[in-house]
Amino acid sequence: MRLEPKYKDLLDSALERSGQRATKQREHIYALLLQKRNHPTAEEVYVRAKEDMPTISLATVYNCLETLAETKLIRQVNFEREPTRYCPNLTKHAHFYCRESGEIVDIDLSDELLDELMKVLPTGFTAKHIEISYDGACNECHD
Amino acid sequence: MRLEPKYKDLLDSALERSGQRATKQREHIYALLLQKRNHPTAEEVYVRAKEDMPTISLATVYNCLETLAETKLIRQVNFEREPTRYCPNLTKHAHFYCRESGEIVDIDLSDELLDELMKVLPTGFTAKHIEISYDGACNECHD
DNA sequence: AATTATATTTGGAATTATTCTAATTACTGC
DNA sequence: GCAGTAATTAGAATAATTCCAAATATAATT
Repeated sequence: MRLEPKYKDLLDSALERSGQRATKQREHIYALLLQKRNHPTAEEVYVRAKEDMPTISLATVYNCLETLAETKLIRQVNFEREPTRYCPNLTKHAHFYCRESGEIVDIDLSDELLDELMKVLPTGFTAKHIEISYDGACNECHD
Repeated sequence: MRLEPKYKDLLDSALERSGQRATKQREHIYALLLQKRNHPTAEEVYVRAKEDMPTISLATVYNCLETLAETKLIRQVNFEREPTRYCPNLTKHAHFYCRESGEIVDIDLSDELLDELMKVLPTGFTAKHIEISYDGACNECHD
């Protein structure tokens, strides 16, 4: 698995900016998140990572995911008490969790809608972030 | 701590509906959630519950919270990987988490806004629930 | 290129919130 | 009051994640 130059640059400059090093492991994990964007858990990332890098440890997977999230190259996605999932989609979006198939789908959000959501905050409140998650049945899973 | 008749009825009928019994512990925990609506964790509920009911166990606290959530008398609130919190506010609302003070504040949401959020779903997708959480600084905590 | 300094990785132990289990206790209907 | 079921209890088990200390890799300096 090779990281496209575009993403390699993104990674390098994000790490540079935060004074961290571009290691094989970080690159590998970033590449596999980009390559199959199915919101995997750390455990799933670990399994996939080992295919090409058998000596990588679970702790490293957690470390790398943490670093990537810190540097804003990926997002953490949480559904209730389930294991955290990871998402390299940097556009503004919500997540739809299909209780039937377990699938997680990105839902694009317009700036206008996000603005409206910001406007309902009481005066004096400023949000750095809004998390929106839907849960229900996706188009494939109907009664 | 006494449960107001209005809420006592709500509790009794919700439990009845789901074929469960109205126990002292369930009533006590429901009452203290209503009395101080600060989105406590299970551990915090446990501490408070013991003040008036010293023999209650943590497992029972979890069981009761689970039952109350199942019967829709309270809501579970999750922020990232933090312990689940519990909220007896049944109106449609989001949660604002102040990173500064740790406070969680309910944000009322209009039906119109929720409608708009439903409308952005791709065709074929139906959501039973939308979770919205803000995080930032509340009115008390400013730079 | 060798040396030193710093960052990262690694495997395993530790932690934390939560759930499970099996025994006891409390209700409910007869 | 008794039988049957449901709920509570204490403690063990689990699962995801973080911590730790040693080993390795990378970068900076000579």
